[in-house]
Amino acid sequence: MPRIDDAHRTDRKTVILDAAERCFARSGFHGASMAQICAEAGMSPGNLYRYFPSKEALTEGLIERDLAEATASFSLLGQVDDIWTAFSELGRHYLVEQPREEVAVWIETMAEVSRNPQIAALRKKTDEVIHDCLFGVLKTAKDRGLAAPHADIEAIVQFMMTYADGLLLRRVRDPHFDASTQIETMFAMTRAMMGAAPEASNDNRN
Amino acid sequence: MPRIDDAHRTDRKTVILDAAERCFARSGFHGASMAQICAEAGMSPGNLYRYFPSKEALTEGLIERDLAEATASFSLLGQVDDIWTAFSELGRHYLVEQPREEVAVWIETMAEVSRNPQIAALRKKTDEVIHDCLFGVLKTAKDRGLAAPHADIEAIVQFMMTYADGLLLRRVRDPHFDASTQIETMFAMTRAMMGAAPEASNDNRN
DNA sequence: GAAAAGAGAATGAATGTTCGCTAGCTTTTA
DNA sequence: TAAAAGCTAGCGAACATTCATTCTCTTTTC
Repeated sequence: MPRIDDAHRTDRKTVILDAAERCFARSGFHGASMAQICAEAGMSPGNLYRYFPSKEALTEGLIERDLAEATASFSLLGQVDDIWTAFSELGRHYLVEQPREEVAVWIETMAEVSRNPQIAALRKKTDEVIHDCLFGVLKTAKDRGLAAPHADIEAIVQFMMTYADGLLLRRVRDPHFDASTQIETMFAMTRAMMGAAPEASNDNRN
Repeated sequence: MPRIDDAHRTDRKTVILDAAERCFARSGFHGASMAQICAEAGMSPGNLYRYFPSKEALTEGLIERDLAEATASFSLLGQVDDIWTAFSELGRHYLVEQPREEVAVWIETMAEVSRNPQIAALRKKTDEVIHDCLFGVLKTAKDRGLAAPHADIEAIVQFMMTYADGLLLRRVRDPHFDASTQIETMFAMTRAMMGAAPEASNDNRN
């Protein structure tokens, strides 16, 4: 009896999801056809359907993978000493270095949120994960005296998330958009809202 | 010879565009079918095609209409005395009162920008119009002494446009999202960047 | 040799678009 | 001033194509 090879199955799923991501980035969730995805994955339709039962399952699988990645990345925030360095790295990863393809799929997801409840739920979960991680780390910083007592952590998190969304959107729209400097503006504002020292931390009167 | 009734033709086009907007908001550019749009417009396919030669022409027509509306709205900024009141009204109009349908189509447009050059060009034009209007009015304000000499107008415009994008995106994602208060945050930051009076406009010596 | 992995043609529904047609005008003609 | 002719607005069935999905079959693996 041939054993069920879970590792192999996971590998094949990864191949399919990667192919789907490229196709969705190129043509959108509705525009990309299963035939294209099969070709990109080097696989017949009949075989692909053994791994994902429908096109919708494929898109959900892709979004779930992004959710898992985001959860992993942002969870690291809790185990870090210097939050500004950590923020900077996260920002660079998601807003500058993340390939255009993934950003395109992200926007596609945003559009789909309005009409697909399943995807809306997944996206909500991602937002909550990010929110809670940011809130946690900023709250801890405030409790340690790294922020002014009047600093409104919730408002700061809202600002960061909203502005980051805007940056991603502008990046896709304008190929010449310089996300790097915009990120610095974003963090400068965040620090200002925290009421901490604007550049170096030379003003922490706890 | 029967006169060509331009007014009637424009009316019908409006009916079609309104119907298309509802369908696109509901199902996306690719998800909505011409049959649905025809039904929504109360019109047969054969007749609809007399006004728009293809589905793509329909989507472009819709985006062009939005461009015209934005141009009209933002051009008014130049003829106004109190820019903060004008900003506040514009923000309320576009970020709070604008119906969900139009915001949904806007996101759909953002997704389409990545793959359709025609739409990308239209969207770029809209961005330029908004940028130039904002830049113009802020530059004028600065020249009148309403902003600190070191205020970086270009950076302020970039901030406003990016943050507004983020706000729209969050509004679609979260039905309970309170855009009103977020707009105030946005303008407070803008005023801070201008280095002008923080709340009321008690310093207009023109 | 049995189960899993894979291939690829077949299927039926749905798509964007076109075509032939009619109804109701307005202009021309007799 | 009627009838004829010509135009635009509109209809809805029909078209070729494309789509997601399934079926049947072969190959590989243990």
